[in-house]
Amino acid sequence: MKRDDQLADTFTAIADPTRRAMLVRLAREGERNVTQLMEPFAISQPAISKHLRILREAGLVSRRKVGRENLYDIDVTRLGNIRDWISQVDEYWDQRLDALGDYLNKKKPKKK
Amino acid sequence: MKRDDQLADTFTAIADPTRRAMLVRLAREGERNVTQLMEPFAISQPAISKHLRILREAGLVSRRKVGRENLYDIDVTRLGNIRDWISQVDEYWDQRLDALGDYLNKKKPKKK
DNA sequence: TTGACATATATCCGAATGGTTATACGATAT
DNA sequence: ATATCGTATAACCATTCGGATATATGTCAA
Repeated sequence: MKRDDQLADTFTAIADPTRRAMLVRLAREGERNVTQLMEPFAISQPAISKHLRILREAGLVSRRKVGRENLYDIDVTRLGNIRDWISQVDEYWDQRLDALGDYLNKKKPKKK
Repeated sequence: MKRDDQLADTFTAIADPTRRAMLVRLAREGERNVTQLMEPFAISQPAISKHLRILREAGLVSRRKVGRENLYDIDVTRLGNIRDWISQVDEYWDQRLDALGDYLNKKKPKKK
């Protein structure tokens, strides 16, 4: 429960539909400012800024200030962490299947 | 924002550290009852039951009643949905990289 | 049949969450 | 210089969330 924190932040940030939609948009279209990111949604600008802050603190997006605009872009690094977690779970699960297989052909050569 | 619901439920369920830990445990050890699943945590039995309900409603675990016990097990199907979502985002991102590459060698053959 | 077990549900509570409006402030445009 | 734009932050509110305790119900053991 210690440095699971980062993973928890990533999962939490990504769990919200609005934030996921923003990530998808950034992935497809690249760098966008806050006003552009607002457009698809029927919520206030401060609400969008709040979502962006959460994404940024979770390391899922980067921010670049240019003049009076703040340009955000996706950072896929942390998505890799999630993928890794899932892979780990899948791996355990596969091992269970393998173990079951071994059990069924018990006393048979346990090759591959 | 319509049938994103299922994905949202999956992400939300998986975002909680306690629930993730339970999933990992089930993946490694297979079917376990509520009492067993409680052991590693310093929280009440009803709290555990609540977590299990959320995991079950998100389709991440199955429940099998045997006598007075409820046996839970992981169901990895929905993890695939998450993986797919991430892959999709990665794909968009890769396309951006490709487009950038094409731009840099502009007027060069755009082969592979 | 009676008490202990296994577990779900109901109710309540404080903290976190997502949203709103108001406001501040630097960057631009006029 | 001044108004407007782009955006963050503050303060507030309703809802949701994770947990606690109390309780109900079915199953098993004595």
